[in-house]
Amino acid sequence: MKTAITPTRSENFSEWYQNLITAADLAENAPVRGCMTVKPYGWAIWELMRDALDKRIKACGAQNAQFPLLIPLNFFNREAEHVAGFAKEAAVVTHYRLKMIDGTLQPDPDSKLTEPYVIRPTSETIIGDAMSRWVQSYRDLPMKLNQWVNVMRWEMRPRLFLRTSEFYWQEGHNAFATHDAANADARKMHKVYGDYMREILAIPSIMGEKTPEERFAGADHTYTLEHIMQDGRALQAGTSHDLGQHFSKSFGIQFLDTDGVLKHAWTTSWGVSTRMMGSLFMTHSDDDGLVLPPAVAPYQVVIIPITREDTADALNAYAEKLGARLRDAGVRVLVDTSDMRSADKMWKWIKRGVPLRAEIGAREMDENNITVTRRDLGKSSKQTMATDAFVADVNNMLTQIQHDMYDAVVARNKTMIHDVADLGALESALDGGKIGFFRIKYDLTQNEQFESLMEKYKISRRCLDDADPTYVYVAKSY
RNA sequence: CGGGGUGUAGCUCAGUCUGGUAGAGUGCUUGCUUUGGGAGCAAGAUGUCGAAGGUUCGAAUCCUUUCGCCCCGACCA
Repeated sequence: MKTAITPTRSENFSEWYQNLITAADLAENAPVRGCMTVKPYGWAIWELMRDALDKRIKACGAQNAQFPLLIPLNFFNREAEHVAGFAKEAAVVTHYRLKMIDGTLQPDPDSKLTEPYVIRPTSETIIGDAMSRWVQSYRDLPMKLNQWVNVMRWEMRPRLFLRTSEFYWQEGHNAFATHDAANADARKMHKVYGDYMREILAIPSIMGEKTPEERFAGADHTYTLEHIMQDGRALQAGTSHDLGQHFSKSFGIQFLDTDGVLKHAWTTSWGVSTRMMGSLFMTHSDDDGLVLPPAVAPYQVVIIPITREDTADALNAYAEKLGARLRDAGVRVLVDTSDMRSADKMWKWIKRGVPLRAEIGAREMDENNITVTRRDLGKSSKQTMATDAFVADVNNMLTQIQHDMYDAVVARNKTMIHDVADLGALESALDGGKIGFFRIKYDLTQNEQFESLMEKYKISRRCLDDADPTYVYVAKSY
């Protein structure tokens, strides 16, 4: 059988992924090393993802704000673990002017900044600095801020959406009067992410706390959402941090409490990024291209008139009318009346993952029928139905697709999670080529034997099992 | 930053060893015939051969320098 994407997933998963991005017209490598240009179709998906999450974030009481792209270098120096975590991948701005010297345009030596700026890799520091001014009294707490911005980390090995030097995300930064309140907040946002990914992205998450070895630079607790890709590797899709008083002490976020005592606040930070798109694409797509859950599909239905020269005008007009009816039903619709061959249109929208494809030919127009195919199920789901019935049922069909896609991933993940009793069992599983997540007693991983297994099989601790934190999930990761 | 590979048409690549002035497939444009899971025929357009310097009557090809990209490792949203 011919597939739209070559190689297929089983032939070469990472090449398949790269070709998928190209075929679905999502993004391309930018002229800047490690950075991507997100193309309109890809960005439309991100906007839907972003808007759905933004609503949930606001429902948690956070307000959006905007902090600067550049952060004074010395801010990083104030939190020891934080600087250790990000120093190796910082992009630094050192000059503010260009000059033509010997025919070459270069930074003007006379414009050297006395203190360089760092392009934000994350904004705990500059938001901590702002909070130190904005938080004075217990009445100012909790303070909940969020921003949707781009950040930059000079990554060694970039991959489109999964790890790019510049990426887009939201970062929330909250401050509380007590450690309990802060920890509860970190856990709450963790759950918000989990619900969002399940309901909107149709992706189940392995949720749990990071082990101390894997924690965020400057956090007391890090809660993570790990996704299982089709090749069994793990993708860290989002994190939520209980930062304790690390940043409030470094930046002087203090408040006068009801008892008249000056205290340091307790802060959290939580973020998800365009990497979630990588997870979305890798989780649901197949050898014919992207498969999008209806909730984040820029077009939920594409209508393709199967035209011949003599029928084109009438069919296109009829299709537009049907498109308008579907839009009235609240569906995002594209009526593809472009001047392409019908077969090419079909493949185009198959590759772009549109959940429902509706084809209308001349005879169907006369009989008021339509042929509908579900992208997630493929050709076998093709059925001809009355147009009125389709309009009446389209929202149910989309809801059904959303649920079925989630269930399919849950079922697949079940085959990818393995319990192992000890390191011997882990090694023989890995040695036998078994892929996926391995669940093992955490204390069994506290030794050199496990360290050498990590090195040999390129695995790492992903997170503790929320249901029983004496267990840890181990997997190969992206 | 270490190991390996690679830069030639929009894309995928041949041509480089053995210097002789630019190729294929695909895509694109036009026309005719087709049209319900990737059509056929015909005509046409497209390149400072990654960059700089050198050798030569002559360089995509040989020499020197340099830059980018890809894959494998340390990293992570």
